[in-house]
Amino acid sequence: MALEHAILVSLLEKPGSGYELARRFERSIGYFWTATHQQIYRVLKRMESDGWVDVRDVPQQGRPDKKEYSVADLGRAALSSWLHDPIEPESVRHDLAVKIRGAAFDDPTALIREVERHRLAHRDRLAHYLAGETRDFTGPAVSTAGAKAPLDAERELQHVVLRGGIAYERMMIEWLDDVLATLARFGPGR
Amino acid sequence: MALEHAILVSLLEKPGSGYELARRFERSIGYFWTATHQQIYRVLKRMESDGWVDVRDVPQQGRPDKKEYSVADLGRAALSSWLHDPIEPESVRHDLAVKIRGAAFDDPTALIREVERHRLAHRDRLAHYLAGETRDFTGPAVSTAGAKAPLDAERELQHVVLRGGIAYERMMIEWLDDVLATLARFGPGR
DNA sequence: CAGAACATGTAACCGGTTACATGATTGG
DNA sequence: CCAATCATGTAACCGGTTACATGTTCTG
Repeated sequence: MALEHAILVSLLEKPGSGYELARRFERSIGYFWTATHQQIYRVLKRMESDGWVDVRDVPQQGRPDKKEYSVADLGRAALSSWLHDPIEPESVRHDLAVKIRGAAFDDPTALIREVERHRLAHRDRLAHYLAGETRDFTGPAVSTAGAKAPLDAERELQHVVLRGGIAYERMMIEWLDDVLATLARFGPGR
Repeated sequence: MALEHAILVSLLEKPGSGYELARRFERSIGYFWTATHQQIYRVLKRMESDGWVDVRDVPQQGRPDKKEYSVADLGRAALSSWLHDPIEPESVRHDLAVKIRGAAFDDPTALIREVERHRLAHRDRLAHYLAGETRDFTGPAVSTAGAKAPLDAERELQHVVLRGGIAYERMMIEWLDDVLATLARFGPGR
């Protein structure tokens, strides 16, 4: 499990409320880790009682008050310890792959529309990533001459993770084309 | 959830015991869906009481008896219904991506060894997939002239899923090289 | 004889998902 | 005024993980 750690990273990048975290998990961080607000509130509460994060009540004008969370020393230490802990390379879990193998025992052509839907979703996600890359990672580095290294690292590491997402979506689109071509061979000719 | 369905597909490809299924989930099916034997036995029991699978006691010589499961009509119908149900394109869950972004707040060079480990694991898995492809999917189709279409479909669909695994591993290796190059820039120069 | 492989299970725990619930404020 | 957005929660359920448990037979 790493939701705690994903939250720590997100809060280190920028402190925020549970609500804001939930929104980030729909974008940016959410590209490689999902979490709903219910889950985030629950974990945030535990992290608070464990002393991993500090809370600060922030009154807002025209909006409900929010609790702004930031990472405490204990949280930083917990993250550091996790970063030094080796994790097993995970295997992907692909419903779609199960479906494709299952199509051999059903009408294979029935899957074509489903695969096309997935292909479109991946194409959209790719476009979204590419737009984000242009927006956030072209042009000069934002850091000033003084405090350079940490900001550059943060930016570069975010960028390389995004490039991973881009590579993943490109690979998926190509593979789904391959799947469609394969499925097509079992349609009319059967 | 789709463990039931993964089991149905596996049993349609070849009937077998819970133990055998567990072993398949370490290979073949396990490339894109993992399950432990505890989980499989539990689900198998539920599937049996739901009438999705039939059981047959098979006495063996020199080995404990086994229960051989095969797909019943109800199971076939359940699979077919699931195949026609659209599923949401899932997003990947990458611990490693969280770690990489987290490295901006720790010593980035400490991650290098971890990333290298993952790279090796993916290289091994790729080699394994490629060996399987050569073994199972080169040479002539196994089907005889009589019953051709279904066997060919099964084989072709298994192959396209395997090609997906190969594409995934290749993509990961390339990306991890990119990650290593990025991390290296924050080592000595810092 | 010991250890690996075959074979099948139970029980506890925990994280993630889904459903339900509440309430303020801004903008159309 | 109604819908959308902001903001925070509770409760039930369920699937997956981990630990524990048992017994056989083949191989070295």
